[in-house]
Amino acid sequence: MGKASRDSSKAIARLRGVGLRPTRQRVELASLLFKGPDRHVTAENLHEEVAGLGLKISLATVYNTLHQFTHAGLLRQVIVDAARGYFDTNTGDHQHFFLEAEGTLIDIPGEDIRVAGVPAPPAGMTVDRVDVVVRVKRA
Amino acid sequence: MGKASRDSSKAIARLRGVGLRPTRQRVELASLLFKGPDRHVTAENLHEEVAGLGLKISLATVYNTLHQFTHAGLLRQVIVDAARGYFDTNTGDHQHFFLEAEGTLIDIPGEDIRVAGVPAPPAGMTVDRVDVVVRVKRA
DNA sequence: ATTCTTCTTTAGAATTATTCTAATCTGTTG
DNA sequence: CAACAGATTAGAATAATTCTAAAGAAGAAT
Repeated sequence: MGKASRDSSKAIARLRGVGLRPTRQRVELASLLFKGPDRHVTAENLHEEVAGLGLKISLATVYNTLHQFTHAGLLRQVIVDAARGYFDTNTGDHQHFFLEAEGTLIDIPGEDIRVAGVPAPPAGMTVDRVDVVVRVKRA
Repeated sequence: MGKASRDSSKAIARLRGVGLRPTRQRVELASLLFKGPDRHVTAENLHEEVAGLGLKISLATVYNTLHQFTHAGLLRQVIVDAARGYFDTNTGDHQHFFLEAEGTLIDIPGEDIRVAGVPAPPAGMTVDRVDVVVRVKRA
């Protein structure tokens, strides 16, 4: 049994486990994503990687699949840049609640919230700022 | 001396203080943003508000001005939604360093980092998740 | 005040990441 | 293996934002 087929049986099992049909595209993407150590990908760079390997998966499918995997709990989305710019007149030390449903922000005073245990940043880097977003939803 | 003119002298002083020419558009936006309690705005909704008051400021200028105010330290940008989707194969409890210059993510283990003092969410809401992004830049 | 120079504003085009659409194809089930 | 629900795809559409290049205002110098 070759490495690729071992990868794909694991991927197929994982997909079945979360109720997703193991199509060629999903199996190939899952194999790539989960065969090695943890990684961070964007749709664009995963699509390029796939193309580089000679696999044929459309960009739309890469987007669909990343979202399906995320809903299924296989991936998690990390939010670091702004699709919609929210600007705050309060420039002091504080953080935010974000009500996803309404797109509303509520301030959390800086005296209330504390972040501890931030490791040293990579060599040659300094901390610019620490952003905390507490995402809340209807109970 | 009327309220509007008091607002605009304050706005003019504030703009001069950060080295921005007090043009009509900047004065009007600063007056609106800083006259009352702290607020959160998007370019789009501020532009609508301005239009509703009968003031004429183009959307491009609202964008420019919000960024200038932000660079000048008068505003702060809050990042809550994703312009570029980063997906992480690590779905466990952890947070991230974000190297803005390169657009790179580095995991911070969940055992390392701790967030304390999060107030109770608004009534009827529950915390979905708490995201911490430690933004780092070249020292 | 008038002119000069530089900074600003603006409308509209361009860009970027993403989602939608509608046609085609593929897994799974009976 | 036929049929159907679900998946994939190319390309169009969308949304927020930025860019462009031309016209307009601020402040300085005369």
